[in-house]
Amino acid sequence: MSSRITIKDVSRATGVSVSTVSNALNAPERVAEETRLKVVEAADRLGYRPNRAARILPKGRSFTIGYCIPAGRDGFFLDTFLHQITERAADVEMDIHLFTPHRGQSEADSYREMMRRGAVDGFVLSGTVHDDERIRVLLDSRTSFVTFGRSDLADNHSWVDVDGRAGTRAAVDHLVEAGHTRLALIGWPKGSLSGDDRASGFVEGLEAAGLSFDARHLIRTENEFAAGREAASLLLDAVLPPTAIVTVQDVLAAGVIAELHARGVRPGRDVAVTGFDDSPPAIYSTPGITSVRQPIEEIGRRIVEFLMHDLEDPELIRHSDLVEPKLVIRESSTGEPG
Amino acid sequence: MSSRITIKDVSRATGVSVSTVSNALNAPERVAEETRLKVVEAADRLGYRPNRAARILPKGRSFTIGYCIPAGRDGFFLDTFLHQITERAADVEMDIHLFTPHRGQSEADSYREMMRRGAVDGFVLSGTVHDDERIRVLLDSRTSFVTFGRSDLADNHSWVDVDGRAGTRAAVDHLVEAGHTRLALIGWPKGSLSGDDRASGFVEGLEAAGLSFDARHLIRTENEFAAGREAASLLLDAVLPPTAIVTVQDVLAAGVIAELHARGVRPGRDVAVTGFDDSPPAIYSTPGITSVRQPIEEIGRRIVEFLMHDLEDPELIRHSDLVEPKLVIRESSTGEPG
DNA sequence: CTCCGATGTAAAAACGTTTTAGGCGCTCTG
DNA sequence: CAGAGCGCCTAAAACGTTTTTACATCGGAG
Repeated sequence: MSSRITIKDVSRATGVSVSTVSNALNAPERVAEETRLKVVEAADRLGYRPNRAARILPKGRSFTIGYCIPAGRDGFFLDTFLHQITERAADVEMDIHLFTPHRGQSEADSYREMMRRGAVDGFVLSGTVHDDERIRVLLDSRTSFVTFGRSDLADNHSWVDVDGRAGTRAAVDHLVEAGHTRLALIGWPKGSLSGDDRASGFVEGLEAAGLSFDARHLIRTENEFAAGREAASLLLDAVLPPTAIVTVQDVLAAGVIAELHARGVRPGRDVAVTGFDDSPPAIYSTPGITSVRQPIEEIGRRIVEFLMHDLEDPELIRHSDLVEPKLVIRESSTGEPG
Repeated sequence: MSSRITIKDVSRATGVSVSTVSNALNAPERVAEETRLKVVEAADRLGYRPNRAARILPKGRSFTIGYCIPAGRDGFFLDTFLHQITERAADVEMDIHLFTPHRGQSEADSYREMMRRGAVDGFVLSGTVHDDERIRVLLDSRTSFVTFGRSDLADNHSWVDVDGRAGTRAAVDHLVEAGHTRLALIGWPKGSLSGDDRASGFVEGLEAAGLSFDARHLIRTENEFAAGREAASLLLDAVLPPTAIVTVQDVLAAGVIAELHARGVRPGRDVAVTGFDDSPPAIYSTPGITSVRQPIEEIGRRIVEFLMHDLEDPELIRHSDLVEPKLVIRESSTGEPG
C-alpha cells in the first residue's frame, strides 16, 4: 500500500500550484514552456499518474467501454475478439470493463445499470439476435454503442458485420469450380440474423452456377456438433446424396466430418465439406476444414473507431461496415493435404 | 444523456440530508427504520445508483480486478475463464477491468500503471512462466493478486492450479488399464512450469505400472499442431513404435490424430491418443480425443475468493489450491464411439 | 506615465460520494 | 434534577482531479 503519488506531490516538488501542474500536463499551451518542462520532469521522476476515479469525476466521462460477457457461450471467437477490442481501445486511451448480469437481472438491465453507475461511456455488443432487447434499451436511453453483427434496427445504430452471404457464396463458388453439382447446406433455424445471411449466399451461388436447388438438400438445425452429424446422416441417406456439404458454422462442419469418418466416406475426396468462422474445430480437424475467416483485426479496429465517433458526437450519422471474409481452403474440400 | 440521478436527488425527494441517504443505504443500523424505508423507496423509485467514480474516491478502493490480456494467445480457455471470473467477481460486487500493455510498455509496466492509476485493487494472472517478471513486480509493490498456475515464487502469493501431474497420471492409468504397454509422451520444452508438471505424471504412471521408460518415447516440442504431427511421425517410425501416445495439450494430440489419419492408422483402435485441457481441438476432433478437463468453474470461484481474502488483509497467509482435473474419455483412446 | 492586453499562475469551485465530528432531544441513572 | 448515555440526524471535510475565474506581472501603446 505504498501511499499513492498525487498531483499534490508534483505540485510540492515543483513549487507550482496544483492547477498549473494539471494545465502543464493536459493543456501545454496555457503554461510557460519552462514551467511545463519542470512539471513533466518532476511528474516523470516521481512516477505520477492521474488517479482514474478522480479524473472521471469532473470530466463526466469514464473513458471506459463496456462489454457484457454473454451468458451462453458465444463460440470461440471471444478470445481473439476481446483481445482485439482491448488493444484498439488502449490505442485511444480507453479501458474495457467486463460485466455480466447480476443474478435476477436481465441482460438489458445490466447495461442500464452500468450506465447509471457512470461506469462506462458506451458499449460494444456482439451476438445480436432478432428483436434484440439490449438494442432497444440502449437506443431508448440514447446510449452510445456499436454492435458486431447487424440487427433489425441497424439503421439506427453503428455496426460492423461480416458479409456472411459473400462468405458462403465464396465457399459455393469454390466447390462449383471443383466440379461439384450436388451441393447441400446445413444452416441454423430460421430467424437468426447471421444464419439467414450466411444461408442466402448458398442459394445465390447455386443460381449463379445455374444449378438447381433441391429443398431436401437444405437442413436447418442448432449449432451443435451432434446436430451437424445428424444432418449429414440425413443428407447422405437421401436417394441422390450431395457430393458437397456447406455449413454455416465450423462446429456443424466438424459434425459432418465425424459422420463421414464413421461411414468410411473420405472427407474431401468423396464428399467435400466447408465451415464458417475458421475457428478451432476447423483448424484442428482432420482433415482441416475449408472455412470462411472473419478478419477480426479489422473488425475490432472498426468497432472501436465507430464507438469513439459516436461518443464524440452522438447526434452525428451512424457508421456501418460490412467487411469481406476470406475463404481459407483446406483438405476437407480439395482432398489434398494443405 | 439523461442527466444522472445523484444522491442529492434522493436527498431532495425525501427531505433528509445527503449523509443520511448514504447511511440509510450503506449502514442501515445508523438510521431509523422509518427513515431507511423512506430513503430506499425513493432511491428505488428514482432509479438511483451510486456513481462509481465518486464512490471509489473516498473509499480508496476501486472495487475492480484487473486482468491483462496476454499478447500471445493463451489457448482457448480465455473464453470460459473470463466468463467464470467475471461472474464470480460480480457475486462479490467486483468488476473486471481488461487491459493490455500500451505500445512500448512491458507487461509488467502495464500492471504497475494500473495500480498507480488506482484503476484496480488487485489482479488475476494466468499463463505463469518460469521467472515471471510480472510476479516479481507485483510482489515488490505489495499488490494483491492471485495466479492461475504456480510460479517459482508460489510460496509468496496465492494461486490456484490444476494438478497436471495427476491429470497425466490418470491418462496413463487409463491407457495401461486398456492393455497398453508401450506408451510415449509428447511434452513441451523443458522449463515450462505446467509442462514439466504434466509430464511428471507420465513417468510416475509408468513406474506405478511397472513399465520401463524408453527415452526415445519422450519428445519435447512447441505447443503447435504441426509440431505434434511431426513428433507423432517420429514416434511411429521408431523400431518399436508406441501403441499409445500421451500429450500435454489437445493441440498436440490433434496433430497426432492428423498423422495417424495420414498413415491410415486408426486412432483409438490401432494407436491410442490422449490430450489435455478438453478444449475445442479435443472435443471436435474425429475421433473425439480423450482429454483431461480442468474444472474452470471451481478454478474461477477459488481465484476470486482468494483475491478477496488478500484484499481484506494483505498480511494474512497466502492461499493455494491444487484442483483435481477429470479425465474425459473419448474414442481416441478406446476405439469405441463415445 | 498611465492604461491595456497579454501572459502565466493561483485560488476556488465542482464532480458525487463516504466518513467524521458533532448536535439535539430524549431517557436513564444516581 | 443534573449529567451521562443513546438514538437519530446533519454539517462539513475529504478523496484527487479538472476547470473556471480571478489575480499578478510585464511590455508596449497612447
